[in-house]
Amino acid sequence: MGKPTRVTNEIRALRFAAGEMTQAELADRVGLTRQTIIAIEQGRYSPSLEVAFRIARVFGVPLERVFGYPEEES
Amino acid sequence: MGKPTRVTNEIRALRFAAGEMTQAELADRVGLTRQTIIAIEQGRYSPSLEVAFRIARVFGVPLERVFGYPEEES
DNA sequence: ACATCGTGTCAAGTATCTTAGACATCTCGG
DNA sequence: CCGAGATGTCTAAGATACTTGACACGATGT
Repeated sequence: MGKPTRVTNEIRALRFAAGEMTQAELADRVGLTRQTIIAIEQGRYSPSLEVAFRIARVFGVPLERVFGYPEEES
Repeated sequence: MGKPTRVTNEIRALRFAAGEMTQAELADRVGLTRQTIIAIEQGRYSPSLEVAFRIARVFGVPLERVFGYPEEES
C-alpha cells in the first residue's frame, strides 16, 4: 500500500560491510523496529529525515552515501 | 503539536541567497504547500527524506548543506 | 528430528507529516 | 488611506511512516 519511494539506499551493502550486521541489530542501534528497517531497505517507503540521519550515523558515513535520489528528466 | 525535531536547516538563508526566493515560490518549486515549508523552516518537524532531497535539488546543493543533525551524547 | 537465527509477510493501531482553507499582521507602493 | 504580497497562526482532515505481535520459511547446527 503506500506507493514505493524513489529514494534508493545501500543499507544492505553497508550492513554486510559493517561485519555482517543483522537487521535486528541495526534496528536496535538506530532505535527502530526490525520491520521498519526491512521496509526501508526494500524501498517500500522513504524514512523521515531524522531516521535517515540516525542510520547514516550508525554506519559512520554521510547521509548521501546511504541514500540516493534520482535526477529528474522533464 | 508534536515534538520539535532535532534536525536543523538553512532553508531561510538559502532562500535569500537564491535571489529572495519566497516561501510560496519554494513550496511551488518543491511541490509542497506553503504551510509545509513554514513548518519545516521553523523546525516544527523533520520532513520525509524524499522531500528533503527535493528541497536540496531546488537550491542545487547537497542535502547535508541544507539539513543538519546534532551529535548525540547519551 | 528439533531448536535457533536471519529474513520476510500480514494486519491493525499509533504517531507524524502534509494538505486545505480561513484569517491576522507587517511592509511597501500608489 | 488602501490594496497587495510575504510571513505566520489555527483547525481539521488525509496520507505516510512507524510500532506491536504473530506467523512462515530457508539455512545452520546439535
